[in-house]
Formats: sequence, C-alpha cells, structure tokens
Amino acid sequence: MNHTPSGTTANSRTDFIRERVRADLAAGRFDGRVQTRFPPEPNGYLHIGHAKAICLNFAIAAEFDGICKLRFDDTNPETEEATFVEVIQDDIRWLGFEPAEVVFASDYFDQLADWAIDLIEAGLAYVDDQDAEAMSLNRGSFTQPGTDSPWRNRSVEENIDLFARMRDGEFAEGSRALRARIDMGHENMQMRDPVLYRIRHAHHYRTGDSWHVYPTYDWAHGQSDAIEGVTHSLCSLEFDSHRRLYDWCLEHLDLPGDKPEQTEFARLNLTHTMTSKRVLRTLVDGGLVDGWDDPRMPTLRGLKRRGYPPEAIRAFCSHIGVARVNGTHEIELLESFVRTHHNRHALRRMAVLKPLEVVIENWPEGQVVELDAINNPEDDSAGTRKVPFTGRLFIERDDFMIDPPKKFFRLAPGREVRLRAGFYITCIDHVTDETGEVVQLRCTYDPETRGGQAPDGRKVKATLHWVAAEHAVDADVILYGRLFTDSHPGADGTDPLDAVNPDSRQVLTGCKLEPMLADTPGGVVVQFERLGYFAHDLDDPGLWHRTVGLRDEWANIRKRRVKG
RNA sequence: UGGCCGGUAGUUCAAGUGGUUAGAACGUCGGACUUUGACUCCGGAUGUUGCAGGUUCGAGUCCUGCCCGGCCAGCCA
Repeated sequence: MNHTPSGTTANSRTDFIRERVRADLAAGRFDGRVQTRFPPEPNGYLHIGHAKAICLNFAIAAEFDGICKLRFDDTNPETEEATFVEVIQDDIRWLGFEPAEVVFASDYFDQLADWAIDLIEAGLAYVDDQDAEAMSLNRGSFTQPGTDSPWRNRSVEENIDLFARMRDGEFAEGSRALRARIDMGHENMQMRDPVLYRIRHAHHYRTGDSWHVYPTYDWAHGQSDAIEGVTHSLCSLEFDSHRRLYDWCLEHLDLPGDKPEQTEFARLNLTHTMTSKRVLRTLVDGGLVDGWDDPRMPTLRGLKRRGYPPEAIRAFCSHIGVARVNGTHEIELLESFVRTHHNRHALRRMAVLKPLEVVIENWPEGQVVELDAINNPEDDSAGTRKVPFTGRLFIERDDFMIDPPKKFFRLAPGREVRLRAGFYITCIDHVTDETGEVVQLRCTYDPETRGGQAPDGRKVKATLHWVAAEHAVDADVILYGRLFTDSHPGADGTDPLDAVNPDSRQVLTGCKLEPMLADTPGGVVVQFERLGYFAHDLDDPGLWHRTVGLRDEWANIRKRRVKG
C-alpha cells in the first residue's frame, strides 16, 4: 500500500490547478508570486469538506513558496458570530496549518464602499428602488432576457446621494439596493445587474452598528482577494458562473498589480456522510447527535473526538486530489488512512469489550506475574510494558464458541490458544447459566509457555487478548456505525434525515481495560489489540470511543457465510 | 426550455503537444508471513474510456451530432 501521493513536490504532482499555477509562473504573471486563501464565513463549524479546501490552499501555497491567509468572509451580519472565528482558527491549527495572517473582509468595508462610488461615477452602478420580489421578476429566466429596472438610468448625482443615504441608515431594509449596471439580457444570470449592496440594520459582530449597508459575496470576494494580493482564488464548482462577475468587478476598478484568478474545483463528498450545514444543524438541534463535536459528526471537532489524526485527514485530502467533477469518495478510503497512521503510531493495549470470565485451574493460588508486552510492533522505540497475569482473567466473548464452525480458530472446548504476551491455555470446561449462555470458562495453562512460545515448538492457531480480572479498569466504550445508512443520503430526492441510522452508536458498559490505560490522557488514541483504534475521551476518563476497527477477516468470512 | 462545466474499473483519480497489451489507490478475491484473522509481502479479477459517426497509418486525447449528470433565475456564501 502506498499512501504517499505519487510525488509531493511542485514539479511532480499534477492536477489542473497546479498546472495552471505553473503556467502562470512560467508566463511571468503575479511577479512569480503565489498566494492563496481559505475564506470561511464564521457562521458554523468546519467539516471534512472544508478540510479539503484548507489542505488544497495551504498545500499549493507551500509547494510554490507562497503564502496562504485565513480570511473570514464576514459580509452577512445576520448569521455570523465571533465564537466561530475562534473555533475555526483552532480547527485549522489542529489540522496542522498556520495561516500567514488572519484577516477579515469586514476590514475592507471602507475600501469596498469607495470602490462602489467609483463604479457609480463611471455609470456602472445604480440604486434600484425595486424590492427583492420585483427584482426577481424582472431578472427574466434562462430563456427570457430580463427587463431593465425603471431606476436604471438615474443620474450619477442621484445615485451618489441615494447610496450615501443608504449608508446613513435612512431607508428601510430591502427598500433599495445598489446594483451593478451590466446587462439585463446577459445569458449568464449572474451578470443581469447583480446586487452589490443590501440594506441591513443589523449588528455586525465586528463592525458593530456602524454600517447600514453590507456588500454581497460577489462584490466583496474578488476585491478582498485583490486587496490582499491573492493570486489564485480557489473555490468550489458552484461559483463557476460567478467567475465572469468576479472578473468584471476587478476589471472596472483601479487596482494595483495583477488581478487575482478564480479557479473552481469539486468540493468533497463522502459516502454515508452529509456536509450540508442545514442537515448537520438539524442533527444537533434535533438531539440526534450530542452536539457539533459528537464523534459521529463529520465536523473537524467530531473527527478529533473520534480520534481521527490530522495527519490522516491531510494524507487523505492530498490523495484524492482535485477535479472538476463532483463525485463522492468512499468513507472507507478515509478510514484506511486513519488506520495507516494509527498502525504506525498508536501504542498497543489490551481491552476486553464483552468480558467472559476465565479461571485457570492450575494457576498457583494468589500468584501475580508481570509479563512484558510489546508496545508497538511497528516501532521498536516504543519499548515494552508490564501487564499483570493472574488465575482469573477476562477474554472476549466472541473469542469462544462451544460448537465452533469451520474456520473459527479461537478458543473452544478442548482447544489450546495463546494469550497475548502470556501463556498457552486450554479450555477444559465451560459453565453455562439457566439460559444456556456461557458465563465462565475453566482452563489450564502451560507454565512452559510464558511469553507466548512453547519449548516443544507446538503451534496454536489463535492469539487472544485478555485482562487480569482483579487488575482490570472498568470503562465504557462506544462503538460507532455509519451516521447515515444510505451511502448517498438524499441523493434520490428523499430527505437525507430519513436515512439517519438509528443504531449509529452502541454503548458498551463494564468493559475491562488493562490497568495502564487508567493513566492515559484524554485525546490519546491507542490500539486495543485485535479490536481497533480507540480514543480516550477528552473529558471523561471512563469513556473511550472507537475511532475505527481493524480490518477484520473473520467478519468477512461470517458475512460471506450469511450471504450464502 | 437557454448558458456554463463535466462523463476513464465497484469508488476516486492518472494517462506531456494523438503513438505499443489504458495505470494507481481504496475495496474485493486468492496465497505467503505472523505472538493482533492486524501490519507487511506476492498474485488474480473487474473497463465496449457515455453513445454514434468522422479525420488519421494510429483517437481516452481532435471534429460533429446525440445521451446522461451537475450548476445558474437570494438583497446567502
């Protein structure tokens, strides 16, 4: 398996964006500079989809010796909050990126308004007294050209005066708007005199009450890019039709230096996942998850609590690359990167999730042996640890069957297996309760097999994980399944919320952990041997989250058997 | 219905200006190894490159037509 993208340097890695950057550089554009930006609106939490954009923008800048700034696109006072400014910065740093600078579109409000006046003076913008409904009606349709507003030919003086009074808060919200004067018959709807400023008597989290007009995205974005010296403005596919307007705005302003260049790419979609803010908010508000940082959420905070390492997210984003086609990546691919990272870094520990008691009949009464166990076979420097072994242990319920089918080579009556880092044991009897369920195993051990090897060279087919009963630490462990049962929730036109998996989490109580795990700090991810990677909860020391399971051949065998 | 952008294994991406049997990853199947049924290693399978024509010695790459998908008619971004 090769998770390293084929080439990570600017010269070898190729996609249409990097090719364009290289071409621009070769043509001497932008004085050889490369500058990108990540422009979130501070109105919600970042999710895995944003991670792709973040990685792309920062990676391009880094590969071409450029810089990438974080810009808050805070032009809509009604939806934005200061708290998100903090949260978003934290998440970006957690992902592993440090913006060259943190800037705000709202810092450019004065400049943007000045430019709007320039446009008015050039006869390229006007104040329209139509309301939103009338404007919409007059915009025409895909096949019908729009009709000019009755206010389209006001004098420059009147427009200047009206716009000034809009800024002063003289007019009601929605009663007027400043529009670009382009072409109401344009084949591109974005060019049919788009709104540049709308009246909002709203409190802005940064500029307070000093503004009564706010620029639209189209008026703010390109100019913000230009002000900052952005060279390559990367955005998602749906802005494709806005590119002509982006260029139009910049072409009609007196800008120093080269105009930034907008390039669109496909946003990230994942199977069994939704990245729509509306859907995620509904999940949170409806109590279907525990909040924005629920480990089932595709938010960066959710993934963090779940135990997804930022390195894996970055490797994933780099691997999937960029395209101009909207597609949906399999979540298994992301999980594979998570496993690859943890396999190399996570310490191995033993934990029994569904305990079954084992009594070693020939174990010396009261004896405790401290065994040496390897911390990480992938990393010798991780060393070893001591694990206590006694005559009463817990093993996994699933590791024993009274009547084992073919290909089940764990413990069964009369069978011998190895306990990891411990001894060979043989099951000589089992105790069942009145319902027939196995409640205890009686076994013997071979003292000669300490450490896990038999001097006579005999082999066992299985190695089981275990925990000494008296030394075990109790904990709750949460197993997570897909948040949505459907691989493409809502794709068939149904409500994605209908596809929410009612069994997306399974809380296991009374799990038995090896004693060392009690001292693990929150947030740390370890491998519970033979089970998967598990993240210690950030706040609750008695709680673990399954990040992702190990690949499980036995599960595949069972699945195949069920199927047929 | 108009415009724009797309269509390459199950999935996501590769295939310098047209040039041998269209590659890789994940998934899947088989094998080796193994004190994790993990990891690692080896190997197999899956493609009418959306369809139909055309240009050419030669087309996934160029041309034409058609089909399918996405986006666009917020004073959201």
